[in-house]
Amino acid sequence: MEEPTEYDPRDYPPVAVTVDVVIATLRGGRVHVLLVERGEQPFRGAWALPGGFVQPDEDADAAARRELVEETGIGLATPVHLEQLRTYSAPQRDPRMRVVSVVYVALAPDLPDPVAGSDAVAARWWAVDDVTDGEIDLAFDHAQILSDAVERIRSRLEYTTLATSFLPRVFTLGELRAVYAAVWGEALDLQNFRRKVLAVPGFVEPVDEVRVGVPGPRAQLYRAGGAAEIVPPFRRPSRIVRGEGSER
Amino acid sequence: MEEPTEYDPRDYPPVAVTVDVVIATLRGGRVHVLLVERGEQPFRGAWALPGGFVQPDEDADAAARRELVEETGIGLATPVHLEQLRTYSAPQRDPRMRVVSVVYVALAPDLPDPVAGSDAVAARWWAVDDVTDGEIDLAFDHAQILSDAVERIRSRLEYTTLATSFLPRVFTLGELRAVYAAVWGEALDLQNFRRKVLAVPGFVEPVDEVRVGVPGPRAQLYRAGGAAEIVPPFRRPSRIVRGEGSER
DNA sequence: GGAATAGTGTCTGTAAGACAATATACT
DNA sequence: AGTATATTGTCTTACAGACACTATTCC
Repeated sequence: MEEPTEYDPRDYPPVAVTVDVVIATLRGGRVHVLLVERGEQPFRGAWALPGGFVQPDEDADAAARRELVEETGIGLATPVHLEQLRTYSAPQRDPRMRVVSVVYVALAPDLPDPVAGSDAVAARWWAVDDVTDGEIDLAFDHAQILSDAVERIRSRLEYTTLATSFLPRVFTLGELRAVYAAVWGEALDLQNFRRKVLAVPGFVEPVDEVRVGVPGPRAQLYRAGGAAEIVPPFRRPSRIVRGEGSER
Repeated sequence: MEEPTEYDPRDYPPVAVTVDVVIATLRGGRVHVLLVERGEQPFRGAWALPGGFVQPDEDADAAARRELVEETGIGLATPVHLEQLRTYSAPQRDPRMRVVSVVYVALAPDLPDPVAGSDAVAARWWAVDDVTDGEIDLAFDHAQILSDAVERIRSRLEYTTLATSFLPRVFTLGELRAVYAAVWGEALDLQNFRRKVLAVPGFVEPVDEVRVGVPGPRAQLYRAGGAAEIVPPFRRPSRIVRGEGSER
């Protein structure tokens, strides 16, 4: 049995692999993402997604989870949805050297304001529509990444029950509906939303509590159920373009 | 304005970035993928997905397209759907060194038998269910990758018009239905399938030809339309598990 | 003739969209 | 009182699933 040969470093192109994480949460009814202000060149003063090198002993998932914990200060036990978005690899995306970045999307309940890391001047939550409206400058190809991430989140809410990831452990159906309104930018019909959510087995499960302290009747509280998928999926109102001419 | 500083190679962990491509096609009503037999350690004699290093002047998309062309011999102009699946980065997935692989999925019409490359003993099409039934050994983590790729293809046929990517330029609705049957492992109702496909604007467009040479009436031929998405999506019969108890 | 496929058609139940009405609790 | 929200309910239309039938061409 031959031993696997070691690679000579000259055999493969020099490259660094990083992870970047789009950490999304809901604050005041709007989708926010965590951005850090760059303190060094290139793109000094611009805002960037939190990220860093993938270390030798971890895979990209672990690196992303580590960045998430470092930047937000949440405990490792906090259940935050984290999924790979895609990998960005344009040769000149970082002017310093070849950097391939594996990008993740995290969905979290409302989180406290972040503490600035050592390598960043500042870190704060930005409303995504403020960012995409060009209110701030994003470093590298992070504008494209953020755009892809938002589209991923929007589509995830169609096919999966991940809207609950934006909410605390228990929530009302009105709060769940508000998640959809925030992410899709349009409110779904109140009654139809209730009917649809309750018709999906395992989307939500009632708990023995009610919401108090807000106007209106005591709202039944729910927690996330075991189901991951919504079949058939929800329809995004803004997507009801449908080509108009369904010529028959 | 400061110049971007160069990185010292000792600042970032040594890693190689490769692409692997799951090239899928339909042969004899079954989904096939292209695999190459490894001629060297590790995994000598096992089968692997075609792949290679991402070169300094190309991004991962270009590298995947290059591998696709090299392995299949198709022209660069041939319209083959190619999309990124995800990135695999377990630290020990390649025993020789740290290798992060960006994996792509390609969907192609029936292609000729491949020519063995210089680095591979042999290359051939394998039916995916033969592979997943453990009929052959797959190198590295390619069994997991193949499984993920097949799931991606199955779900793509629900939400997108990519089934046409498995067919030549013109095709009949019966052939399109056969694509769904091959990928999903179950045939859809003939009449309902016709109705649904024709109801989606831009899924297929009739051309001024008919299919001859097969039993049955002259079948109208179609070509792929401009639409990319199917809204509302098709439902996979095998997914109609739906939790049974939709308690009301 | 037999087999396979294309094309047209019908019936029915369910789900989605639109909208109404009422009750409750905060300010 | 006014306002905001929760909850139950109705009506109508569209679509999905199931199934029937005929016609055409190859073997």
